[in-house]
Parts: sequence; structure tokens; C-alpha cells
Amino acid sequence: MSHHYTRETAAQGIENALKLLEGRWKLVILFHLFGGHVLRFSDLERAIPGISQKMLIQQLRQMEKDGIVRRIVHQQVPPKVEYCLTDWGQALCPALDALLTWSAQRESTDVEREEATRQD
Amino acid sequence: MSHHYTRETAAQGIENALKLLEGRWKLVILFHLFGGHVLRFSDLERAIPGISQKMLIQQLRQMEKDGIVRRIVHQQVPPKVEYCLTDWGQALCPALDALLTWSAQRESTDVEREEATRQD
DNA sequence: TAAGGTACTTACTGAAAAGTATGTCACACC
DNA sequence: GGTGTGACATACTTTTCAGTAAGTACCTTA
Repeated sequence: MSHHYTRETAAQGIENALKLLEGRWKLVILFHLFGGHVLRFSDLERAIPGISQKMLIQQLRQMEKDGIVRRIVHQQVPPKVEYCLTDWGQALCPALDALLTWSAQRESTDVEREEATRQD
Repeated sequence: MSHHYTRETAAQGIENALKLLEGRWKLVILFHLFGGHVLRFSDLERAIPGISQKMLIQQLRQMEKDGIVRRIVHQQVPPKVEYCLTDWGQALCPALDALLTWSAQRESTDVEREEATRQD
């Protein structure tokens, strides 16, 4: 399946992709689930200091809806619910790597020297 | 220069990178400047329907501060100010491509079938 | 019968981002 | 002297997002 992007559709496509990653806690959650980890709600809660239950569930549910996270409910009392990444969620790795690489490149380009406002 | 990331620093690093791209209009602006295009303020205004002057200048200035966009002031009246990407800004291309690729992969993985909530 | 454990939900509050509308500046030309 | 041009700045309103606090459901064990 081949894709052809115009300025507008490409911008739109990336905007959509970014929207899936925006949110104060999504990346933190993501990185805890990378590598095939399967964690309970309470595990994540403990692993991410500062997050509230409301935020945790909100971001998890959003990512589940977006197909990034899988939710596994075990029928028992007290409740046990586990979270892990979908294949597609795992596939985010290279894309995030590319961003990290870009971020790290900053020093090596002449950005610093370019920063001053130019006047002609 | 080699980098070593932990879960936390990697998440942090990507969060920082994403912060540079977040904002209702940044990507649209970016895509208009990709390919070495040099555009005046008014060009961008016309090219991006729906954007207000306030938003346009706000996002441009932010990206300038972040080292993504270069601002070129011509001393004349009426004013003439041009915008283009820095080298580092141009270097975003592959990273955004990776995101777009990931986004497009969605169909080919079994996300759709995985979407239903699992129960054990 | 009371307490507790786990994964939530809901209502409320405050901060940050975006949108709208109007004003400004420095000159050039008529 | 009045008008127009291009690139902004500023004040104000609206919308969106995050955080805090409290409550719920269900069953289990003491």
C-alpha cells in the first residue's frame, strides 16, 4: 500500500500521530511498558510517582482506544487489571528513537550560532 | 558523543522534543518551510487559512527561540520579515517520516482485532 | 459485622493554551 | 495632512487540560 502526502496531509498525519502521544503522562507510561512489560494498574501507579489515579486511568484508556495499549481484565476480587503494549505500540520505538536522535543532533549543527536574529 | 538513556531520561528527552512540536500550528508552519522555502510573514498568513496573526507570530517566535526557525528582518518600510528553517529544523524530516510510517503501519498490524477488551 | 484491598468514577478547581478584537509604529506616497 | 502597508503587540474571553479530593463496587478475611 503506497502513500502520497501533500504538505497538508503530511502535516495532518503527523499531527494525528502526535496527538496520540501528547498528554502529560503518556510517554512515561509508554516507556514503562516498552520491552513487553505487563504491569498492573497499581504497579504503574507505584512506578510513576506524582501521577494520580484519575490521570493514570485517563491516559491508559485513551491509549487503549488509540490501539497503543492493551488492557487485560482478570475476573477476580479484589480486581486485577494488567496493561501492556500492542504490537503497534511497540512499533513506536524506532520513531521515538528518530526524535531522540534529532534532539541530540542539536549540538552538532550550527544552531547555536544561528540563533541570533539576522538583519540584512 | 554517545548517549545512554534510562527509561526516565529517554521519556524526558522525547517529551522535550515533542514540546517543540506541540502547538496548534507548528507542524503546519513547519511543512510550509520544509524544502528550504523562505516565506514572509504575510505569505505564511495567506498560506495557512484560519490562523490568526497572534498565533502565527507566537508559534514562529517559539520555534525561533527553539532553534528550528530562522528569522530574517529586512530594514525597510513597510516592514519585510522572512522565515525559513535552520539546518536543525530541516533535520526534523526523517524523524517526522518515522512517525508517519508508524502511523501508516497501524492497518498492517493486528491492532484492529486487538482492540476489543480482553478478559481471562 | 466491620475493615480492607484494587481499580476505578465523579465533582470541583485552577492553570495554561488558543481565539477574537483592536491598537501601534515607521515611513512612503498622494 | 491624510491614507495605506506589513509586521507585529496587547487586552480580553473562551476552551481545554491537569490536579485534588472524595466516593463506589465487589468480594474476602478477621
